[in-house]
Amino acid sequence: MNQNVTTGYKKSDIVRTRLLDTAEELFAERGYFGVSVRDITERASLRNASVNYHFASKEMLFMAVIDRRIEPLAQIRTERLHAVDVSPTRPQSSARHIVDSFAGPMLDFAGGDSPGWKNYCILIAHLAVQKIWTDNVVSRKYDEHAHKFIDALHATFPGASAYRIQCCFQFLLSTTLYAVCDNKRLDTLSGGVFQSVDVKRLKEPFLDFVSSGIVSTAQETK
Amino acid sequence: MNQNVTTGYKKSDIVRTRLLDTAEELFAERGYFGVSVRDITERASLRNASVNYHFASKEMLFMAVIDRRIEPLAQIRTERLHAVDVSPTRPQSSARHIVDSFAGPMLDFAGGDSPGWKNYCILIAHLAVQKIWTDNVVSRKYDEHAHKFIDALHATFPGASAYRIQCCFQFLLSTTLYAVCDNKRLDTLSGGVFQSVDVKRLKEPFLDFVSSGIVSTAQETK
DNA sequence: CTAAATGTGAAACTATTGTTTCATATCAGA
DNA sequence: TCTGATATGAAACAATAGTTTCACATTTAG
Repeated sequence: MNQNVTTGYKKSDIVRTRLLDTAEELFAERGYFGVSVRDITERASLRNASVNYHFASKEMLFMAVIDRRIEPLAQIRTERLHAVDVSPTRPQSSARHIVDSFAGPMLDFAGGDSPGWKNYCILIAHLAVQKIWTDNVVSRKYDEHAHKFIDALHATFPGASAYRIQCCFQFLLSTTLYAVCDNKRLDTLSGGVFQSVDVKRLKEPFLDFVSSGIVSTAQETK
Repeated sequence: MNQNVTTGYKKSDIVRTRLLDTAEELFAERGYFGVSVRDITERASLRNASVNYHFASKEMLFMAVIDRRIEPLAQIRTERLHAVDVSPTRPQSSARHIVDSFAGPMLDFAGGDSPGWKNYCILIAHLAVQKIWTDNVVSRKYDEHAHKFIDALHATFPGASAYRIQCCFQFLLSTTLYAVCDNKRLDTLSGGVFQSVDVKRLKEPFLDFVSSGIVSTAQETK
């Protein structure tokens, strides 16, 4: 039998996926430099040479991890964005929809039961504060996708300056990325009131905060 | 001459400071694991053994870098916080003052002309997304300091639940940390409209966003 | 079934990591 | 100026990093 009948996948693809999953998990935990190839292969119960065989290098494996979920995430976001009508007549509601389209999928994943997506969200948050990976193909893909949301913000607030809209997006991005990475700091800080694991509960306050923050930033209320 | 008359510092302290400054700079650029001891000593034009001599280990040097500016930053923030009166009668204004007390110093430093403080702010942003350094002495010091601001939020919004207040603080923290680290991503994204280097310009929109976000999150408007 | 392509296993390789050593040089306080 | 303490310089240390090699096993496609 040359192929697995039940799954339809080649055996080598199983190893590839296993490497991607484990790498995703570890990179999310400790970041790119905090993880060695041997850390990955040991947790995956594989030989360390498998990384170089299947992905040529550690860096290429990292890129593959990032790349794997770029399009799916972008598509989910875009679908949500297109499903709602953004217009200047109802700025509050439009802003909330835009925020939900952008952050919603990530929050859902982070609070969902797919460990892969959960790790991926945390990983993206890591990337945001590191300068190293900024000007590669991956980041360019994200930028292209981000423009759709910036355009939506412009459509909702036609009177706002380009700078203010850009600020709105930065704030949306920062709150989203931070919300998905549970670093347990605020858990102990709050004495149990706040639980970073419970992302579902965070969603309502999150939408309240960001959408009304955007409204007042775009309208430049003083 | 056993001491430098003009500065009053020992020569060894100059080396110590040089190591701290360079380490701060590099850790801000690439994170803890992305920097080697030799990277630091080479940029500082020192022998690599100097790190172990003056700070025992790379990790202790890192801790020393963090520790150096903890108290000064905390003091500046606390002073600003005590300088304003927070009360439930003027929630909008109180919230803005709290946000300014917390984020203001960091934004000022990030936009100021002290490269040391600038690097430090970025470094703190790195720490936030990494789990590794969460339960150490340093983080405990920060937590203690954070409570003052959470208390101030409680005083401003006595009707808000403890959870909502905690959310407000998370959002304040995330926007602040992200605002200080210029990763140039949004610069290219905006085609020059947004310039992450110009933190001074960001301050007004920042205060607009976070303070009104907090107000509506705490008041739980639906 | 058979032959070519592909993947695995175990080890080794080279470069780099953080750290240590110790003789020498410099400094601090009397 | 003298003496113990402290710092430097150059080299080496053991451990770990990413990667490569190659004989062997397995899978793929005709």
